[in-house]
Amino acid sequence: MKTSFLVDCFPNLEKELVAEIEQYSSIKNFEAKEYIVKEGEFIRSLPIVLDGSIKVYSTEDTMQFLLYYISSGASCIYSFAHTFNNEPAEFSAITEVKSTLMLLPLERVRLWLKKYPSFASMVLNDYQKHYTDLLHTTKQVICYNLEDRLIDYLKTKAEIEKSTLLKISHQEIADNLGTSREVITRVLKKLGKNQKVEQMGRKIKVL
Amino acid sequence: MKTSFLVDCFPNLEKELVAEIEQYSSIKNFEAKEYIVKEGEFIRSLPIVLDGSIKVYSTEDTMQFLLYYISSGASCIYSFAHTFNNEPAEFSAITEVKSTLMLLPLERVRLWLKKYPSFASMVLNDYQKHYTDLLHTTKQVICYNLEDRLIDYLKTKAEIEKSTLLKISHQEIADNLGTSREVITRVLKKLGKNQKVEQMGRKIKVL
DNA sequence: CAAAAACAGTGACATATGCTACTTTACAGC
DNA sequence: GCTGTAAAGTAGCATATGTCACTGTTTTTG
Repeated sequence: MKTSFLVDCFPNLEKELVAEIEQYSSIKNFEAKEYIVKEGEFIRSLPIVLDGSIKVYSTEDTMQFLLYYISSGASCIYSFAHTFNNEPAEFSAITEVKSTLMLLPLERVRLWLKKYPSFASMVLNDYQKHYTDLLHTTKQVICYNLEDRLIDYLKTKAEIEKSTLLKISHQEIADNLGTSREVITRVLKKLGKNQKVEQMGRKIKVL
Repeated sequence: MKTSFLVDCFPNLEKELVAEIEQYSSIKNFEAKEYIVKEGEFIRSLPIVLDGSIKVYSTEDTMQFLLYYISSGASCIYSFAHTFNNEPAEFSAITEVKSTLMLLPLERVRLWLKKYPSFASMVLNDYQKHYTDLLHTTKQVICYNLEDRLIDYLKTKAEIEKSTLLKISHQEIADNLGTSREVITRVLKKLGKNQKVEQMGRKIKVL
């Protein structure tokens, strides 16, 4: 099962590498909203999402904000950073829904990076993807107002969840965008007027 | 000369790799404010800064904003992204001052990434550094007001230039922080009152 | 040196967002 | 169906930032 998934997702990995991953990694199931890493803890493994999705965020002062989502087939690049230094995590990772993860022990990851070029290049690809994501976020924050960012956020979220009907509280959106609940309520009403979204009970429909 | 620099900056590189870099790379001198890459152009080489410093920025609509500075010993990670895809650059890189760069041809970089684990790990280190920088920028933008960001910007700049007396126009600061000139003038005056900076003619002294 | 260009300063006003303090609504569990 | 709790809505005000229109100052250059 591990093998077939690995081969599917990363067709370029060497055979021996797949065998090693098979041998040293473990599979773990997580409930929705379960923490995988909490800021300040030490990281011992690199998670790769087999099924489900994970939200990775960081905090500054009392504010939290979204770094990126990891969905099926992707890894948590930020854990890679901790492959090199042995410092406590400066981010938290929490499952969005029930998820299945493959956990690769960090000390093995360190070895594989040296031994297998294909592994290093997979990591580089992930780094690039996450860098681009973060760059997108940064551009959004600098160049656009909340209304645009909110729409962008909702559309992205709808894509990830493969549904335009989102069950999410104003508070959680506010946290992810680094603003306050009232503001989200206000902007959502404005988006409603402009036919961009529709609020149905406690859910949000992206139009 | 190339060799000694490489060995100094990256003591972990294999001997054969250093020899190959020696063989295939070229050294080029740039004037201040000279473009190395312009957004939309194709990239053919990976620059490593031997001397001087480079500003890398991106634009969105009409707005430009700072991604990071590359100073002596560092590489332009964004060029790595283009090692994998052959798309035109989505960023611009310009020298801040007179600089000397070592240019590694991208097709060689691709080979070295596979062949030399030490090269891949150097790249990963750079990626991590730049990711952290961008994360810092993002946090700044989300969590702090312009006054704080401006001070942070000026201090960083002073560090890079190894001088607390900065020769930079309000307009350029505004561009880098994604705001407008008048606002920078206003905030700088406030910072002056609070003894954080001092404006001397057309230069800014960071206190 | 004089004129032009670039840069800086300023007041006035518009607006987006943040925040407080409250009311109202929806929904889960009994 | 009730009811308590969490979520959502709302009014009103404070503030930071964006923008306009203009003046003043420094630097460049012909």
